[in-house]
Amino acid sequence: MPDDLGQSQTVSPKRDAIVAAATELFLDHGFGDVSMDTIAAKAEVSKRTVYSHFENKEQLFEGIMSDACACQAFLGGQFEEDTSVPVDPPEQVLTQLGLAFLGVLGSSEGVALHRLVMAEGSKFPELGKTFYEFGPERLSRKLGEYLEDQTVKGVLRVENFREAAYQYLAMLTMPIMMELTIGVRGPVSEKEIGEIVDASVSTFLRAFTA
Amino acid sequence: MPDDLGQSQTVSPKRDAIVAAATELFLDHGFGDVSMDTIAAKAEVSKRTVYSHFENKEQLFEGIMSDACACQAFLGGQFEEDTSVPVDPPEQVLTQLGLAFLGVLGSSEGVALHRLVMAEGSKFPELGKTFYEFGPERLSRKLGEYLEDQTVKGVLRVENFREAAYQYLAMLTMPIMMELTIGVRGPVSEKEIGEIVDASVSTFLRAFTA
DNA sequence: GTCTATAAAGGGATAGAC
DNA sequence: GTCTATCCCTTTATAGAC
Repeated sequence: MPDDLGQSQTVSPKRDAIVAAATELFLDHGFGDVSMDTIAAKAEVSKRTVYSHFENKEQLFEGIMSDACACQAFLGGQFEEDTSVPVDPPEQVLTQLGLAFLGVLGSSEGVALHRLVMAEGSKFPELGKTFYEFGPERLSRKLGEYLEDQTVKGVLRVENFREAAYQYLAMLTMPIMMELTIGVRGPVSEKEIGEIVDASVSTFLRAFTA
Repeated sequence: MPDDLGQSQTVSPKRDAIVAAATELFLDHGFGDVSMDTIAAKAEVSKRTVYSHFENKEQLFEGIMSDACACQAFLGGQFEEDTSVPVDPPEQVLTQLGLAFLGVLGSSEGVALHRLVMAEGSKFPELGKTFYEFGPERLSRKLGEYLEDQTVKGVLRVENFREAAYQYLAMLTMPIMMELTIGVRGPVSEKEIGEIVDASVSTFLRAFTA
């Protein structure tokens, strides 16, 4: 929970600078390869100031990255925040969701965050849980609800909603994630994203259309 | 390529001990959190001996892990080494492949290796390429060939073979990988693996059976 | 709160003897 | 090839002045 609600308290610009610097550095180089000196230098602040705002390096890392996970808007378009289930036909909903999802996941920040969570997952279990909860967990639940609704309406014929949601997300994610996290290639073009989404929607609908 | 072919050269047991110790330590704790002292101690060897066998820490890590990637038998059962395409019906081949694949991927070593490659991918690009080539790349190519053969025979109706192969592998992998690499849960039971494979085969065949 | 300066510890790599 | 001992640098974290 960030405290920069801009209400009563005077927000510390130094603290913001530290957070910004640390976030970027951690995402780029990982926990172990970023020193407190580097963070202080990039934030243009003395190291002592960093320690006056954060207990130690671990706490700084975990606090910042948990926020980053929670702020990740993994739900695109119609799945945003409201709890209402979309009513548009599957092809449209799945396509929109896919484009938004891959837009976030395939971005350089998305990949970096993902990689970081996996890399430091064993050292920071809480971070992994936060990421999982705000990301895949939430999205698959929402999508599952939509699939259930469409099945009840007779448009789709899905048996295990959550499972099918996972399968769709899996098809979307895999080709990019694999290559990206391993670093075999650079960022993904809009065109490629479109092709992946089309292919996934196509396969999913062929399997689950009533 | 390991040089312990047991032919003419006298293999160094010290070196083997170093390799074994380093492999286990790196898989468990990552590159940054393992010191040369720790490796030497676990191998019951002096640190100088480590440096007489390996140039430096980076070279030790990359050499060992590349071997680990190359030795990963990611191709299960019928896809082993021979280049011949299996002839059994899709349900059987896909199920066998899935069980073997998840058996390797879901094992503690498989997860650790995967996590390590992702974590250090930006620091050791060659490692990522090796992993990708011997893992997903090879497997999806083999599976693609099989799908093409079955399509020619009129059993399946696949258009983009490689893409469909990826989709199947994606459905297999995702539910486990996500939770495992993030550390949300422990190892996967045989029963769960069976369920995931069944669900993936079912969806795939519903989408692609002629 | 913020700075400069420094303490305390650990890790990568090497020297030199055997 | 192997060992003990050690150099040198980086890094986390803190002391004390302003």
